Amino acid sequence: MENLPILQFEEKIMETVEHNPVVVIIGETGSGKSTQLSQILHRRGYTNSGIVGVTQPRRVAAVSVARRVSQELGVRLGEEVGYAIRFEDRTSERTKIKYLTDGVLLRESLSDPELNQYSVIILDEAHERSLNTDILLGLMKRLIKERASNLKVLITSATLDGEKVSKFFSDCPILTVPGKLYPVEIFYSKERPTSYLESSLKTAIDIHIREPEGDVLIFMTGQDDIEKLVSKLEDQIRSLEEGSCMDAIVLPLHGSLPPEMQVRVFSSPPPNCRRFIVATNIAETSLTVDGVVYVIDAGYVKQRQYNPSTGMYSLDVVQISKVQANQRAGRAGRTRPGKCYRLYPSRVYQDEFHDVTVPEIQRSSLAGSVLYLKSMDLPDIDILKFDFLDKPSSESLEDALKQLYLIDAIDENGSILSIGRKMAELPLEPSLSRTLMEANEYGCLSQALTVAAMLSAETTLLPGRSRSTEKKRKHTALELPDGSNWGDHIQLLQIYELWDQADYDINWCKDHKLQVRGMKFVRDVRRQLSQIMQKIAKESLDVRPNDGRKESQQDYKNLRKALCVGYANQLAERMIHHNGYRTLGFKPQLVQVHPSSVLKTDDEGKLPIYVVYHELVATTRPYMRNVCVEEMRWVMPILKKLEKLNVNKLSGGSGHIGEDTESEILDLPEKEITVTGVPDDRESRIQAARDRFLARKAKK
DNA sequence: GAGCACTGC
Repeated sequence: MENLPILQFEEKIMETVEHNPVVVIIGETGSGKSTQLSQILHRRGYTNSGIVGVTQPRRVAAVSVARRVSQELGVRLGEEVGYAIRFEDRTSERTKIKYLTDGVLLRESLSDPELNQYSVIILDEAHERSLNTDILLGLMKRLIKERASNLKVLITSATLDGEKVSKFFSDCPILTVPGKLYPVEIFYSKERPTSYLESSLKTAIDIHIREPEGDVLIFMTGQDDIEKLVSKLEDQIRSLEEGSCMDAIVLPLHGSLPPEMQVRVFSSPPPNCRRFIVATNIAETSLTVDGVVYVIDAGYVKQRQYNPSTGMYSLDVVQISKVQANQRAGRAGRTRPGKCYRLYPSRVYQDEFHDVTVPEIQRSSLAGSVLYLKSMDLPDIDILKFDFLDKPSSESLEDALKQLYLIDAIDENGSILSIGRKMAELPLEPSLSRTLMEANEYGCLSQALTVAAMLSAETTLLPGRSRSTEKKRKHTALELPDGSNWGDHIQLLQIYELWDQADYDINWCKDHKLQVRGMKFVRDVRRQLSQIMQKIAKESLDVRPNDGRKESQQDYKNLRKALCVGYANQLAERMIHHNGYRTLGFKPQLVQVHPSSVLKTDDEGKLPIYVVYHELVATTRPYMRNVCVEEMRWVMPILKKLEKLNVNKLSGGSGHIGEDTESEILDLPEKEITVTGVPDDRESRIQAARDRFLARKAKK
């Protein structure tokens, strides 16, 4: 600890902090900034007037750094030094240094917008530009003005974008603290390879034959490529002449690997054996593998992006940024000088790579963030003018406003409504928060809580999809409930209730091939949501899961109705002649029900006329993932509302005031559907759909 | 009848 570079800069740092409200600190890996900055400020008396809060983008980082600092100060974790992450608050009244995830700080600022308990806020790893960090940066800029005399903000960043952050904070000073990385020699390819997989393979074998001992870290974009490369590497290593080079083992490393497989990279290798670690981006920041001396970087990453004009998510392979390329290279220099092989020419790196990664705020749906900011009641409520370090597109902000309007979180002028205020308190996407609000009215809150919690964990519920587990999964899918033909939301509800009836037995999860970790997470989320709902309602609500009685069709009906209101912005109508759907929003999209859905066609081979969907994903085709069957009479008021939508008004612009200014939502009786002002084709199609709907009903 | 980079409240 004595020789951490940052300690030599203590005087300089303190002097700068003393005279400036905001300071940017560029600290490379190994500088000790995460553990030492807070201690320096503590030593210099900054904890006398409040807490020093340090945000981290990841939970594990918040916990492990807090633990380290408490050890260095010789205090018990949770007393002078503590941490706060979701589901776990280990702080006390005595806490002076508090590590927390950026999401937790954001939640805290909802109840205390001035963050008065803090004397210093350090936004650590700000260069990662998580959605939450970006919002915090904007909020800090405002806070500094309001609390100029008694709040200090420190922002740590990577070399390449320190200037930008400084400019954002009125040219605040930048301090650079060197890291403790060893030099890494960079090699470029002459050309871009036609196959990055083959090229990685060849480079890896070259290293194995020519270079001295040291592990090799290879970056791939996803599980499929990792599995292919692992098996090819194993084949080639086996075919090398006996005794021509040292032994080697090949280890895959990615997020959907079960934890016990992930930790294999942390156990030390057998002597005289080289390890090849074939990893996704997880090895870029989240996990640090010791012993790596060689890095192979093909320059690609898989990134999820949101298209605000279609409302659709896609997962694309994109070129990494210079910051990412350097982060990857740095992985070779942690224990001794290393080498990084870039499978692209230096010219491509210089001219084509972006300096920094596109921040998350520019590739996500912003409905939740906009609602959050609206609920903070900032004096200038025009959300389109909020001061972001990197502004999201106006299209994206308008999309968010439109969504919030359709689910009654804001009115037609863009002002937050009381229901929206309550929604902002829930750590959920606005659609699900709205569903909970509505479900509480219909007496099915308990079921809605379960569905919301299940959807929050959905991706972690099922184990990886490697070929060996594939068949088993199909097999057990038969044993899981089927949603009673109301769709995936109802199935998720039924799954959780069965687990509840099994007394949360982990063997039940295993028998049904559900990830224990995922199901436990659902239980935690559900508990948290229940508590928040009780707090909002200021009374005790019935939130117990169904205790084994058979759920009636009426229960499902109420829940589906609540989902219809909550997902008013995610509604689709079936085509007349086939089972394709058309989304009902501003720009209609042609989509299909995802093949993994439990929803089945009826006797005539048709799917239901109206569904709501949890998510639109563009893979081989545009799909709706997780759908729920809705009824026409619930959908009609939403269509009415869609007609009145005026984005100009929502965003506080000077748009025309619509002729139809009533904001009342008409609850139309089933037999008297009058649709006015819709284009003719829409009207006749709705008419046709309605006839079919009534005919089906009559048949029953 | 298709396919899941990584986080987080």
